[in-house]
Amino acid sequence: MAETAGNGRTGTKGAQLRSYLLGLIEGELKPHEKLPTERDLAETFGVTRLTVRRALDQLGYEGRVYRTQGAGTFVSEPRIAKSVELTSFTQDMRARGLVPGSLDTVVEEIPAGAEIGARLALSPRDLVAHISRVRTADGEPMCIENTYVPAKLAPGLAARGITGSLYQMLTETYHLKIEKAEQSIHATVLDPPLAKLLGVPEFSPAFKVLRVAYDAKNQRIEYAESVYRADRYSYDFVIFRTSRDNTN
Amino acid sequence: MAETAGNGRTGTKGAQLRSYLLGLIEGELKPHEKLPTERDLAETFGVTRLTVRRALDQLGYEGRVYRTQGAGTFVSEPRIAKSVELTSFTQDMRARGLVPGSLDTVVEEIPAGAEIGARLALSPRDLVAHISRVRTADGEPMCIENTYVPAKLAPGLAARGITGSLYQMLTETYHLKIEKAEQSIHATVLDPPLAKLLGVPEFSPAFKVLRVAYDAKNQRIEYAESVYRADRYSYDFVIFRTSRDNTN
DNA sequence: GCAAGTGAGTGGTATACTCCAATTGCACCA
DNA sequence: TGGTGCAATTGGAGTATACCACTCACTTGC
Repeated sequence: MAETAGNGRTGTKGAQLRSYLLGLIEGELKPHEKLPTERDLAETFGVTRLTVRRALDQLGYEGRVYRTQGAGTFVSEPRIAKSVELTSFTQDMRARGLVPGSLDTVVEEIPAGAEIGARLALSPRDLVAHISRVRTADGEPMCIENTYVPAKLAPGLAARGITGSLYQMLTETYHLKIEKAEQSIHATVLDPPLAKLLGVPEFSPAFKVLRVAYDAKNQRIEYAESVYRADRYSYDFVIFRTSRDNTN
Repeated sequence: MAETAGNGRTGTKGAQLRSYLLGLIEGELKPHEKLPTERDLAETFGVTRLTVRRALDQLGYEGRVYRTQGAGTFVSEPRIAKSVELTSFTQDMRARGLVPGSLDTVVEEIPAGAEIGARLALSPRDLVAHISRVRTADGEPMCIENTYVPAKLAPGLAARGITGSLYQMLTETYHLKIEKAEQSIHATVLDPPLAKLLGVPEFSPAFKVLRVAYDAKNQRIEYAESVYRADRYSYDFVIFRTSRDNTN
């Protein structure tokens, strides 16, 4: 049952290869160093070049490597947190080497109401579990999070309460695996009560993030509204030109 | 074989297929309607299923379709601007149905200096073309943009001046095609002079966006610092869980 | 010495085929 | 009538192979 440890030989060959390549990137190789060629990787791992390509393409999307036809595949400069990946606050902080925590956690079961209902595609009268908490990193407030999960997907969640990672609980207790999310990021300023919760001056800049998360079956699992301190947070990512758009 | 009529027969088969599928998505099909099966598409276009899959996967990444094993591929709800794509301000506004413009355009050639030099991997003494302008949408200020391009990549740019799209000029005059960019988004508030330029109250919230753009050969083409009005701008995108990370 | 040319090696695109895993609808049975 | 189980269908993962386009280091010729 336990999810077969971290970077080992989990799942598909592609995933194994990915783990190996991530090891190379984060361990042995330095930025701008060349990875083995696709053909070499294919041979040493006993897989097709296509399988290797899929893994490398994925890493390219995430900005961890860059590829140049005729030359090779190279490690990117580490610089930026990859916000193109879907992570929970817990994961996110751990990736940054910080210890995640929560303050003032409140869990309650309430009717969805018009707005939350619309976000989660529920009737306004349907019940949702509402988790409200101040998230901390190394003990310092980082963001205010209001999360809503349809009660029928996670029965008893409100009674059970939340200790650590909501995502972990959703996965392990309710077998709800979030695979995709739509996220909308706004800039705002903190009104006095929020500023106080986050321990920053009034009217400090902040991010407001709205997120609707789905599982593999495109079922809505979670709606979250978060407010992040701008002084400790930024969104960094790599974007690509898709194909031949001529329109400049 | 008979070039199945009209649908942009540009470039690779994958690109042609993509054009056709985009036509379907934006034209005939409504959200949540089913696309043809991979096998059907492969047959009717005379390509391999793998080629079809690549095109569909790409559209999946962009959030335009969603796929469910055993069921099919479906059109996503249109909702959100896909900021996962790399676009110029000009393209971006046109995509939103607005007319892009510029105010107070200043183009000058100056030494890069320490910060800009570092961003563009130049010596601080190397010259860069600096373009400063207020970008407008339907005549109203949307953002303040400061762009820097290495002078040696675009000789004479400062003298020539900018009329419309910088990206268009870079492509057509200097054959510099931007393929990738690293972007960092911060939340901030507008100090009085900036607020005045954008025509909003002082200390209004805003996005500050830093961007380093590269061409296909990973050569740095552009560094841009932009400040966007938060009341008229948000970042909306779709993110995916990459693979089976266990760490929740 | 230095520029032009060339060829091996690299990633990019595509074919043709195979098996697996999840979904869904329909036939069948209780 | 109301499940229930099976089979067809669909997307997911992979193998084996071929050829193209671009890069880059090395050779060659001046």
